[in-house]
Amino acid sequence: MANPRDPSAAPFVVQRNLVDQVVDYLTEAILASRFAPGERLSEAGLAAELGISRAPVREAARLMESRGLLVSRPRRGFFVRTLDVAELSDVFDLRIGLERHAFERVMTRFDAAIEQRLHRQISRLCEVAAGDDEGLKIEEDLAFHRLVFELADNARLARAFDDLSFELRLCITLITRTHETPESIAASHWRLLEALKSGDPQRCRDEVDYHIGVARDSVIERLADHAGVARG
Amino acid sequence: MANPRDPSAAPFVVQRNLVDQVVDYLTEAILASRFAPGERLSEAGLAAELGISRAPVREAARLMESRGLLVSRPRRGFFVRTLDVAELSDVFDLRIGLERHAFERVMTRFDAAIEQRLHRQISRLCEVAAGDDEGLKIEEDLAFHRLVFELADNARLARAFDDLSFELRLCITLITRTHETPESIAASHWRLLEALKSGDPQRCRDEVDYHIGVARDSVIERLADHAGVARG
DNA sequence: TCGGCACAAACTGTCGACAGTCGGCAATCG
DNA sequence: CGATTGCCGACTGTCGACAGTTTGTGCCGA
Repeated sequence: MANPRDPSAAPFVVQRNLVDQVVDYLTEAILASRFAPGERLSEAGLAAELGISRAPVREAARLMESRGLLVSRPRRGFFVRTLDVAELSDVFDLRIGLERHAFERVMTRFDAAIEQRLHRQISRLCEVAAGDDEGLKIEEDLAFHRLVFELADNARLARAFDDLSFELRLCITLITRTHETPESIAASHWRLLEALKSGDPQRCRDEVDYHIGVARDSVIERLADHAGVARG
Repeated sequence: MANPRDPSAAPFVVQRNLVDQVVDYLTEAILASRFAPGERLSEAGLAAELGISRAPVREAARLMESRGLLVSRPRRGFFVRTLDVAELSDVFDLRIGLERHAFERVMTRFDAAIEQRLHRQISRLCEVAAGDDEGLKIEEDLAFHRLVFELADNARLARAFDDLSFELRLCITLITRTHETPESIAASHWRLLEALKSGDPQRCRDEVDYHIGVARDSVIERLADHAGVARG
């Protein structure tokens, strides 16, 4: 072993290219609602704001379009993605399909090590659930589900979830608060782990459907309120 | 001649931007194996070959990277995607997850109109299955599954399948022939339609699993042969 | 007062160019 | 003779600029 330059290892000194930096900047800005949904993003304006040329901005925007955070209209430029109730419903429906599959795969290879990792992540989620940082709750919640996909041992499946995650975050960003009480958050995830442990596919599937269904209904309900307020 | 300013015909005769044209060009070239898997693509070379500048080529390549047909290495450029057996297995496993979900949704809204559309598509598939055009068989086969996703009435789900389709085509491109006899192709798809018609979720799911499983095993087996020949 | 037309501003799509970096090759040293 | 180092070519990342298009505005006529 001991080759100091292991190509698989992360580089020590990362010279991040501008595109990645712009992607991070825009992603953070959109998810923090610093850009309004539907707002037009000017390439030149962003480039000037960041002190760079338009080329990296364009590439970053294209990348974010593929992630579903921006949409482009030919000759019109890029706009912050908006989600109506129908699209939002589609997103959560697809999530159900993906999570059912991931949980099923995890169940087939469930063991003590997997249980421990999931246990730890739920504990972490419980810790932040009692606090006030809504963004942190969301991230730890998604981190649990991301862990499930990682444990499902299918990189392509995990990537599909990652792609969807950006849109999920966008859904959640559209509303102010998402979650139930800390107790219900914890209980819901513990039940998922118990279902995995049981080895009963039907029970696991039902639990996933319920878990995602609750999240979907919560987001949809609050989005409806939001839209009502915005237009009322 | 083609005056680009013709608003009356706008929806159909849009002046396609260079990026889309390059995407089509590269996609066709890769899927037709005119570029070898793993081959490096030079931006400047492609730009010169097509008589355009590098900017549209870069954007097109980035788009194709998000579709999984190219991979980029920082400061090295773009390479034609290669798929090993593990990745290929992942792709088909994700496909099973997506198709299970799509078929389930179609079943819940199954009616005569849906049956007719699927029936027609299978008939079309049967027609070409007897011929020699392997590419056409693949396209009509995928068109059937694409139709199922369309009938599932979830745009995000369909997009997930479309994304996967590029990689599926890439899988299939890696091998010369994919399919069984015309009879088995037909029978396999008719059974899927029958399963949908039965309204039995478990039967439908089993049929999907079998259908995709056969395709997966076929591709994997032939890829293994291919690799063996290539390296033997 | 209102609708249509023309002009102007802003922006995107595309281009050519430059600088920094990476991989390969050859000369050099042990 | 093998390993290392420096150099060279090729290429990517980034930049500034131009042309065509779209949007918004103001003027003119009815």
